[in-house]
Amino acid sequence: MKPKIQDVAKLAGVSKTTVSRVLNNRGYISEKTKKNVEKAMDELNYIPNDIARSLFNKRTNLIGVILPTTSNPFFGELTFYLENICNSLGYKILLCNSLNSISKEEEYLRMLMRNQVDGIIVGTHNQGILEYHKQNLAIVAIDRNLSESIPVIGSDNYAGGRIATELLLSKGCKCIIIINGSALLKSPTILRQKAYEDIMKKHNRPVIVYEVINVFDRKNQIEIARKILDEWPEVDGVFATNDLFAATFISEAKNSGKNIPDDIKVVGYDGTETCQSLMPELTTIQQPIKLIAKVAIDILLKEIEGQFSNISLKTCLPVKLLEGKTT
Amino acid sequence: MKPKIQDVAKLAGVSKTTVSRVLNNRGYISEKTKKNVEKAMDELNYIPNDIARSLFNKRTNLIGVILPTTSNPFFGELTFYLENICNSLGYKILLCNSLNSISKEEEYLRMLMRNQVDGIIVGTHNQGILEYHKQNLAIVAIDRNLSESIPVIGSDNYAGGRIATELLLSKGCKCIIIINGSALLKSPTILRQKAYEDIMKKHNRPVIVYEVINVFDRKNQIEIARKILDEWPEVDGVFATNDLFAATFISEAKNSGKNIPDDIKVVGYDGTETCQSLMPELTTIQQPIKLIAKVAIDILLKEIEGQFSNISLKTCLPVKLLEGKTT
DNA sequence: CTGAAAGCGCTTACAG
DNA sequence: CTGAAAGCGCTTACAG
Repeated sequence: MKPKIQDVAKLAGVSKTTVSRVLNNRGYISEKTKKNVEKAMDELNYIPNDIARSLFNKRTNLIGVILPTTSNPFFGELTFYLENICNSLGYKILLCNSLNSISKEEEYLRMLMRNQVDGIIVGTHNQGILEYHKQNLAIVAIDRNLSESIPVIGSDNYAGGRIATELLLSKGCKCIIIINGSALLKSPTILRQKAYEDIMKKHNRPVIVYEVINVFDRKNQIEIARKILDEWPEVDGVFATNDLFAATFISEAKNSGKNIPDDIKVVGYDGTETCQSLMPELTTIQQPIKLIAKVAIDILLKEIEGQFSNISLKTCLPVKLLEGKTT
Repeated sequence: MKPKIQDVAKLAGVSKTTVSRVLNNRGYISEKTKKNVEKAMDELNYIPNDIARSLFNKRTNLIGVILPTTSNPFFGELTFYLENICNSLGYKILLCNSLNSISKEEEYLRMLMRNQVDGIIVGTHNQGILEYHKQNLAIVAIDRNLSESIPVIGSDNYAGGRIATELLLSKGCKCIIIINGSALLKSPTILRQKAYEDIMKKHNRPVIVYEVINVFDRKNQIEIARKILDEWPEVDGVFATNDLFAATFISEAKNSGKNIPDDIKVVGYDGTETCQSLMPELTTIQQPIKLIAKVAIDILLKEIEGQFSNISLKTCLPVKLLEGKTT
């Protein structure tokens, strides 16, 4: 059996209270007693049971992270930073990949609540979450508008869309198409499209929008790419709202004999490390992933500490153009 | 305050015991009482506290996952499958990104033990883990040999290395170089290199090995790629033991005026979904990531259930050649 | 400086 | 079919 605090107490010849004090470094304790207790802990290989501590403290130091899938490089990198920063602050991550399924998201939420997480970071469209937030649960959203009262952290989607569109225009593109994720998942990323539309209208160019319904399904991405190439032989510019869409489009365009960037110029979005390794030639709008993670955690911790006053409900971080060889 | 079982009991006019029985669907209960209790739960919006349950049950349904980083597409996808399969079986994932740091790994291990995880899935070289395994903790390793007694799940590294090397030879390459991760991290993936060496020797070709020390550092990857191009102008084949190494090498080779595959043929390793999207042209050895996750969890659950007899200590799953345009 | 007691929110023998 | 009591492994007032 695992040793418990009682075993340590007995071996050290003190009470549980004293052992607990040594463990938590709280209250007055003589050096000698402390040494004795520590020796007993070592001898028994004692590991405190955080479940028991959590039950008493009503604090688990557990943070739930709900996002579509760590398979996607943007979320894979975001997860890494979230976990690493949390870890450095003494928090642990309970990971949930919802794949944007509403029923899964609700199930995950219930699971997180049962596990008494101190807070939740959401990167999905979880509507059910509202209910919990009203019950005082600390929540932040990454690039998703969930409600008026839930802080959103994201990068400047409108600026990103503007920069991408203007770049294509400045390179002389006449027929620029945007490939976006499903509009059903309404999120601030729609601003990328809004910017595209505004700029195009300003320049009296046609607005042409294609949507990938199953965002994480490569087949669907390929389908859309082919559809565009088929329906718009004159296309000479593509703004893809994530790098995977861009890559798939480029690949299909090349297959159909197009030259990138001579025939068609393409800009992606996200600019993950993975994409920089696998496709360094892609021109893209880079999001500050690490910074997004950092700010999200800062705000979440404020909420956890009960500082609801001092919280900004909207944080918009800067994006950066990475110009490669596809424009 | 959150409602607890006592509140539900009071509202339903029964004892805590009865509420608990409804919650766990255990023991005999009249339909009427059950309905009453369920109504009370609904009314109070009662959510059971799994921390308290875990304390009593000595079972948390928590599984610790320690791996280098979800930023890497292989581990990002592996994490997704691990989490998703665990979730479908009622287990939750506590995520740890160690970045291969030994001190972090030890810290994470202690954290997982304090949190009373039911088992651990390791994808790192955690030596300290041995100690815990001896103490009866359920553990499986993904492609890492940690000890005689810890089951290893992985894909057929030797076959992968053989297939890659033979492919390059069959395409007429004379000077084939392998780019591998640091040998310091000794793992079964060294078999990829062993296969390369065996085949090359069999064909009386020189064995040329380059190592990326900081596996996840793109700068280091670039450095090695340049070094190879500089030191071996006659290189006409490269076997990179992961796709990011392959991609970086290809990019540097192109920068220095080489044509892929005419001048140099390149085979990668892993074949993640992300890589198939971002770099579909890459020839690579694909690992069955989902299957690895599934088998790892199967075995871990057996250990958790105490079935140590029936467990295979070594599982070697098949790899698959994805032939693209870089060979 | 140290300890006995109560309690965190559950569950499970045991008794009825 | 239902409930009172004990206990999971901790922590913290409170008393000394």
